[in-house]
Amino acid sequence: MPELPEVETICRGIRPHILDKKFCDFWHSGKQLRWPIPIPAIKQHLLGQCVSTVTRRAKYLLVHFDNKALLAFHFGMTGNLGIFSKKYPRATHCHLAFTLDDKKELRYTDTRRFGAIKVFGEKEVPHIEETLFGKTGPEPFSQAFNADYLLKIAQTRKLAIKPFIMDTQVVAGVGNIYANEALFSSGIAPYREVNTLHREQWNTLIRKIRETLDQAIVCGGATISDYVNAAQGPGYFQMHFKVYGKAGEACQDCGTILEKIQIRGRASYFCRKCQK
DNA sequence: CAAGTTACCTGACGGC
DNA sequence: TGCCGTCAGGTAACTT
Repeated sequence: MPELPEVETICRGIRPHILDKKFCDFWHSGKQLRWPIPIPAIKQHLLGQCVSTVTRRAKYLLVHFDNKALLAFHFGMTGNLGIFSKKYPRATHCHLAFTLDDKKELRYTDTRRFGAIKVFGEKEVPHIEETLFGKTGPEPFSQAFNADYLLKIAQTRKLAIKPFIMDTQVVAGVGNIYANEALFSSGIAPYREVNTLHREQWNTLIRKIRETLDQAIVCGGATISDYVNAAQGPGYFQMHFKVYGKAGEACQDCGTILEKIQIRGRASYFCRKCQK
C-alpha cells in the first residue's frame, strides 16, 4: 500500500481540491472493502457538509467537516484517492465517489479491496484516539518516538527488528518498503532480535526512519506498480530504493550481492556485509 | 502474552 | 493461447 509517505502525498495532493468544498452526493460500487462502506453514516453525517481540514494520522487519511464529522480512509495495499471531472469515466475498481459542489468528483479506487472507509459523527470524533487509534503507536516524526521508548518496549521481546518497526503498535506508518530501506541505511540486519539493540543503534534507526520517510515524501511518494499520486501523475521523482526489490544486484556501498529472505512472511532485502 | 499462520482480493508475471 | 503457481504496499482474526 501506500505507506506513510504515499498517504501524506495523497493528503497534500487532494487537500487544495476539497478544502471548503461541499459533499453534495455520492455513488458506490456495492462491493465490500475490508468493512462495508458505511452508507447510512455517509448520508447522515457527510452529505451537505463542507470540508474544514484534511489530515493524516498513521496510514489513515482524515477528512474533517464543518459539522465536526470525520471521514477516514485506509488504503490497504492498492487504495488511492483522486479528483476527477464528472465526465471522466470511473476506473474499473472505483468503489466510492463523492460529487463536490464544483461538479468534480473525489474518487476512491482500490483493486484488491483491502482498504477501509469509516465515518464518525460529531459525538464519535472526540473518541477516535481510543477507538480508531487506540492501539496505534507514535508518529515517526513525533518526539514520543525516541530511544527510551524503543528500549523499553523491546527489552522483553525477541522479535526480529523488521517486523517490529512494521508493527503499527510500535510506530505508525512504516511498511515493508521503508522498513527495508531504513534498516539498510542504519546498518542493522532485518532478522536482528530487538532485545539485542543498543541505545546508539536505536537512535540511528530513528534518524534513518525519519530520513527515509521524509525523502520519500519530498519525492511525492514512491512510484511503484499501480500507485499514482493524487494528481494522477507518477511521483514527481522516482524514489530511489537502495535494497527493496534488488535481490541479486550489487550493494551500492560494498558491492556484495543483495539477498532476499522471508521474515514473518514478508520479503526482506538486505546486504549481509553492511547490515549486522 | 508473544509470535506464527491464515485470510481477505485482484492482477501481473513466469513457466510449461 | 491459456492454465497454474507465486507474489505484491496491509491488517486482523485466528492458533500455537
